[in-house]
Amino acid sequence: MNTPARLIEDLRSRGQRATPQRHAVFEALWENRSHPTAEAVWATVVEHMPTVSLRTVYSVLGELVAAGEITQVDLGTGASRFDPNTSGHHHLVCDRCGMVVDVQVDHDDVRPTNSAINHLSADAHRARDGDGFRVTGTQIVFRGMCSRCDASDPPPPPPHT
Amino acid sequence: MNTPARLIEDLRSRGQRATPQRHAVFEALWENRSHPTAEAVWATVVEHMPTVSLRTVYSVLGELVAAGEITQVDLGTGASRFDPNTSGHHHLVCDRCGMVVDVQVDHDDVRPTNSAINHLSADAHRARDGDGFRVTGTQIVFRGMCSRCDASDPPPPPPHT
DNA sequence: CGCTGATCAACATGGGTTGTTGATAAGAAC
DNA sequence: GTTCTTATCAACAACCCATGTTGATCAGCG
Repeated sequence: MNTPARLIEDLRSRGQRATPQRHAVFEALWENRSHPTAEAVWATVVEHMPTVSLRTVYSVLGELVAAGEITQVDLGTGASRFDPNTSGHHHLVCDRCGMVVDVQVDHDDVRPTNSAINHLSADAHRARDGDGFRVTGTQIVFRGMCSRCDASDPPPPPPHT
Repeated sequence: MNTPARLIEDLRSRGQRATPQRHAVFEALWENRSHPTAEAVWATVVEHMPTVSLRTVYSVLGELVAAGEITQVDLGTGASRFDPNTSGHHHLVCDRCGMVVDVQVDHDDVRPTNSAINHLSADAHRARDGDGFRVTGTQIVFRGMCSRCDASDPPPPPPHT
């Protein structure tokens, strides 16, 4: 994502308003690599602006996603997570505490080959008609356990925000 | 997953009961490559056993997942999907209609190298302590549009079950 | 200053999933 | 067939995440 200052400029140029709430959400996300949930973002914002509502945070996050400034990722950890790092990268997820870490991958040119599509259902066959599926994005998720969870068997540590 | 007949045997050997409802769910999943949601499984089952409740289908699906007979995949299409194909493969998802197709991948040895883990947060650093993250599974999701959706601009076709 | 968009609190709604209840059905073992 | 016990049923309620709604208030911007 762009810097908070830049995002504020963009708002003005689009005729939207540079509110302190929006700015606070921008700041909470800027250089944030923890892949926070909406609630986690809200928790950060509220530290400095106690009156901001969770509803407003959801709105601003939605705007940022729509503008392509951040990415909304659903890694099956219950709630959506928001990632200000929009450059190509992948994720490593701890299945116990939900912690998410950015990773780069050896073969970043991973692609499904049309010839390799197998086990085709009737729908899949139809999907391949007319030059087949058009792939617009690739998401790689590595699942497992972080060393902290791996070390402490039960009970699991509190879920990572 | 194993054959319905085999799963019935397994139930008996575990002291559980081979009910027709369980059998019907097994049959609905057997060789089913459509990645059905719980409701879709229920719809199939109900065709032959109209009295089966959705609640029971959820229970049986949960048992199968726990037994490792099927995989529960969350591909961000709203509801969880259930996949009786537990052998290593990946998925291709249409972002418009939600259709899911199994795919094989060129480089199936895709791995995150410890040296390639970057942008580490404090938590991630801790995660790498003691030999780092233990990766137990890799999930690759290709996103895009199937040809059917690609051809018909708006409005989108009915969501794929 | 005035217009209007943004935010607020509080609430309702929605989908997906799980839990609970008490009653009933029906496997499994004998 | 009898008995014991598990599954299932229907009908709920509850949960979480997310979004929509309301009417009032605030405040950015020209």
